[in-house]
Amino acid sequence: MSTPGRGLHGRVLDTLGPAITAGAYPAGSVLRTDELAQRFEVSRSVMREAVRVLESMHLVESRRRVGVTVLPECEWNVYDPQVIRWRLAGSERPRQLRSLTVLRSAVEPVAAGLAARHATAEQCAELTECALGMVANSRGHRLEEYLFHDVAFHRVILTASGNEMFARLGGVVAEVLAGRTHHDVMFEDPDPAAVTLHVQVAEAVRARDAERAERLTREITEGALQELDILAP
Amino acid sequence: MSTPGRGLHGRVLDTLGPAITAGAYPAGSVLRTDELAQRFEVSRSVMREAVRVLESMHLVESRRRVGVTVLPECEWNVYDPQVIRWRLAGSERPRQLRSLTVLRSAVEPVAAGLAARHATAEQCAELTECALGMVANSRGHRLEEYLFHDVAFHRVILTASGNEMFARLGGVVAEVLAGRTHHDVMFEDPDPAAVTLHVQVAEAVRARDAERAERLTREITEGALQELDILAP
DNA sequence: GTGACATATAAGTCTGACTTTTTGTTCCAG
DNA sequence: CTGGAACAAAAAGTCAGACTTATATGTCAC
Repeated sequence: MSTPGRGLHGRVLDTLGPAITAGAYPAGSVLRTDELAQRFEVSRSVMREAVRVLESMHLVESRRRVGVTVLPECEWNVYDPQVIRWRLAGSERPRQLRSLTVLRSAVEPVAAGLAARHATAEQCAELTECALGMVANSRGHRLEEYLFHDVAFHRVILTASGNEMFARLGGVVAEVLAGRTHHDVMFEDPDPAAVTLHVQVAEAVRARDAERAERLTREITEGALQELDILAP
Repeated sequence: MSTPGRGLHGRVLDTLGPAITAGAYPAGSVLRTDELAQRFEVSRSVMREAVRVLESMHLVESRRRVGVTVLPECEWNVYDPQVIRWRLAGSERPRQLRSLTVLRSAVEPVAAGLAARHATAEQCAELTECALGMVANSRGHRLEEYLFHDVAFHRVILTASGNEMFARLGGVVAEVLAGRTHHDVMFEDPDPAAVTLHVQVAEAVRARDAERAERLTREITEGALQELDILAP
């Protein structure tokens, strides 16, 4: 999915990033570049590059005579896809998944409404195709195939909205949906009602019915929220 | 507001970041680290750190034997506050402002609804205080004072929602509101209807009326959208 | 034309020396 | 005892140079 460790500094980040986001170093902890370089058996230059990246994510702050200070969680760039991935991999996963699902519940309905206005004919076709793919794989434990079409569906909606901020959340939604299928319990086939809703959203977009598309998508995301409440009340 | 250039690599980023986000180097352009280092009169190590940061923002990609390739806009981490600031400073400002306002229109109503449920007594008090501050400065060209309370108001709403993803959009909203006041036309006093809406939202949150808080906030953000339509149809 | 091989290129890495800023301590004056 | 100025140490920051590695591209035989 992602691009793991292209280069030594990336290898370091793959270890240090998850550690920090997992809370291994409480806010205010001070690390030293030289020490880290020794620990990871890399040169100082490589370690410095890694620290710079962490700094750009606002996970740490580097100050002279002090060292590399871990910043409090409220400072982190929680929209950075890399940070999202690290956090989803850690113990805070459930909380993170909830935050993201709430975000989805805010964004996706509006995006669907816009998609109904701005979607191209091609995007409408893609949408219908995805919805049909979901229907086709909604029974018989074809979870992976279902997930594939589900992710594609939501990506198209977000992209077709014409808003780049929405479009860039496609990856986030993909992570959330994948998380639900893979990690959390979803042994049974997907909820038939949800499948129907997706089909109806595709229809609404095709029919340029923005209000209906928005309302139906809201039902989908509220279903996702309820699902979380059931799993972790 | 931000932290301009703490260190040489930061100084480089202050020039290179805006240049790239402004489209000075079309997607696919190839830069060479050594050449850049010469141009900015810094050592290669410093330039490498800068490139690593740009890479973490997905503005560029560094590959052996090729160089530093500028990535297409659709790859950029548009939620990175730094990237947002760079883009708001460039010629794409209007489009960027519109994207962010649409995002606001999706997020803030939902956040307000959640705030009505989860806001602490202290947050309710802050909210009322902000709303009163807006009222007090809504006449007589006290734009700066009005802006201050407006920003604070929306920050409290987003924070009080209890969702970290929403809370982290406080800075974005601040940029948008500041942009409207400073850059775009806003010579006249703020719309009295908008001021009233803010007061009512504060009341709704205090009264724990989630639905009302959401609806009223939606009116606010839709007003902001209409304002953009009037300015740039 | 196709595939294997050679080559040049630019990023990647490491090392060591030096600079700069900041913090905490010391020490003297009041 | 207090307060401030001078000082020393610590850690990041910067730089220069040598070396390594991957890889795009061109070349040649087949």
